[in-house]
Order: sequence, then C-alpha cells, then structure tokens
Amino acid sequence: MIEERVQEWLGRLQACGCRLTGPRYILVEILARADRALNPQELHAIASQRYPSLGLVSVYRTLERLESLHLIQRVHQPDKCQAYIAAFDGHQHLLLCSQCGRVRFFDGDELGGLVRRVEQESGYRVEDHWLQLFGLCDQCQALQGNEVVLYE
Amino acid sequence: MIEERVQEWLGRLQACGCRLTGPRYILVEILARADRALNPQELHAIASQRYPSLGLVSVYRTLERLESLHLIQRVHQPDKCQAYIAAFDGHQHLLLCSQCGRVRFFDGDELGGLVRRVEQESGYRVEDHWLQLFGLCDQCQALQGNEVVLYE
DNA sequence: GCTTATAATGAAAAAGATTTTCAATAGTAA
DNA sequence: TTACTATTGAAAATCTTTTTCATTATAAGC
Repeated sequence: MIEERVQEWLGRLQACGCRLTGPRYILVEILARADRALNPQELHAIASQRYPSLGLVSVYRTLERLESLHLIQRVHQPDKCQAYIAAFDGHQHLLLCSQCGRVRFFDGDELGGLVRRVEQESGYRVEDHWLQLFGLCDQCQALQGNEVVLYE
Repeated sequence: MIEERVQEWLGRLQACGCRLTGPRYILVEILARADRALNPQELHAIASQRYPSLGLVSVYRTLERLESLHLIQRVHQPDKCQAYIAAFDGHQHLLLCSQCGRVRFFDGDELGGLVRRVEQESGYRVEDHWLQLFGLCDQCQALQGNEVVLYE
C-alpha cells in the first residue's frame, strides 16, 4: 500500500520528465511513508541519516516539485506552517494529534448545509474550505502526556 | 462600535502595565478597524504613513503583545500565515474572500455531530478545530475579478 | 510642574529560513 | 560509450524575525 505509493510517485515524477536520483528516492520514500507532516528541516535531518551529502536546497526543490504535482500537501499548524504530508484522494480533512503530530484523514460530507447557510447569510460565494481537528491520538492518551514519541 | 473596540484594547493594554505610546495608538487603531488580516509588513507600511519613524520591530512587538492578550488572532491563508485580525467573541470561524482578503465571521454550531463521529472512528480525543471558508465576497463577485480593491 | 524609574522605542546586528547562482555531477536516451 | 541536460551541493544573496543596546518618553510620586 505504502510501497505502491512510493512507486506511483516515482512514476509520476518520471512521467513529467524528472530524473530519478538518489536524493529523490530517499525523500519520496520518507514523505510517502510519513504519518505526520514534516517541514524542510525535519525532512532534511531524517533523510541525511541515509544520504549524508544531501543538501537542504534539494529538500526545498523536491518539496516544491512534489507539491506542484499534487502528491504532497502543505499542512498548517499553530506552530509550523511549512510542513508537508502526502496528499489525500478526494475531499478529505485532517485530524492532527496536538502532542505527537500524527495525522489521520476523514471526510466531512456533512459540511454542505453549513456552507449553504453561510453563503446565504454573507452573500459570499464559497469556493473552498479548510477543516482541521486537533486532539490527542489514542497512543498519546494512553501515555497521559508523559512522553512524546517522535519520528524514529 | 469600532471606536469602542479601540478604547477597549487601549484599556486592556494599560490594565496590564503597558504604556500608551504613539506607535501603539496607531497600530491598535489600524488593527481594530481592519476588515482583513494584515501581516507585519503590510501593517508597517500602512502605519508608517501616519507615523513615519515607526520601526518594523515595534510592529512585531505590538502584534506579540496584542496576541498574548487575545485581542488579535493569527489567520492562516494559502499564501500568508503571519497575518492578524481582531479576535472574535465566543467560538466563531472565518470566511475569507480569496480575492480581496476581506474577512467575516460565522458560527459553526452544527459541527458537533461531525466531531463526535470522527472521535469514534479514530479514537482521538478532539480538543480544538479550525474551520475556514474561502470564496468571493459580494463586492468581488460584482467586479467579476476585473480589479482588486486593497486597503486604502 | 518637576523628578525619577523604567517600559518602549528604533537602529543595528544577529539568527533563521528560503531562494538564487553556478560549476560540477550524474541520469537517460541515442 | 557518448552527449545532452536535469539535478546536485556549496556559496552567496535575499527575506523574515529576533536580539541587543543606548536613547527616549510615559506615568507615577512628589
């Protein structure tokens, strides 16, 4: 499932004339597997472990490329707004653990009524919406906030 | 109404030991009146017209102070995440014009059912949520995207 | 009104994040 | 194997934000 995603992303990169290089393999694999949003610095730190010569610039460039292909999406959080996670299929929303950062997707189909109400009250024509929920994931609830398990 | 807000903010600043200075009067007045979110640069540019010696540093410091008093709140948008607008009363959400940036508030009471569903499906304990709608305000619909009227 | 303590200011420097430039490297097609 | 050129990392440049610090100015006490 995740492995397929890695292959699909690499295929999509190649399909638009991009070359498959060492840095890209590593970065695609990390991003396709990540269960939380990573910013350029975090991504660089993780990827450097397996590819020590990796430059931060290549991380920025790869993120830009993957985002323009809609393979990853930017995630806004109170403390960081330049983090990326795999883009979801269809119209989904994010549920983020405010402790460990783990991300899950959910659909928000029941939003239509609210959108129509707001359109009528405001006179705006609504074109898009952002919905994100923040909370504690099951693991962090169990830990009762004693420790945080980050990427490893 | 807006004038009251200016007075209230100044009072709140004074109440916590802050001094009322030229830069603060200007910045409070602009922020309390603004109908769209402003980032430090925009705010500095606008305020400088009335207070030419104003330093950008004071803008940062005042924003920080006002945010810590919950008088303003940060607004996340696709292109800018460091913009601020007056904080609303109670639990409200934002409706932003994707053309001119004008902001309106609305309540999203009908969100409770969705939150409970997601909690059950995910096992997360939801603590907070962000909901923002993007669209065209009535004025920008009328202009049909011919021109953008920014702050003036 | 005058004095005084100190919060607030702006300039400059420092720190961080992101983008640009450029010569060297390395995919990929022929 | 060769040739083309996309990609790379280092360094420089650009922006944004924070820190430092001497100076200024608010507000309280007299």
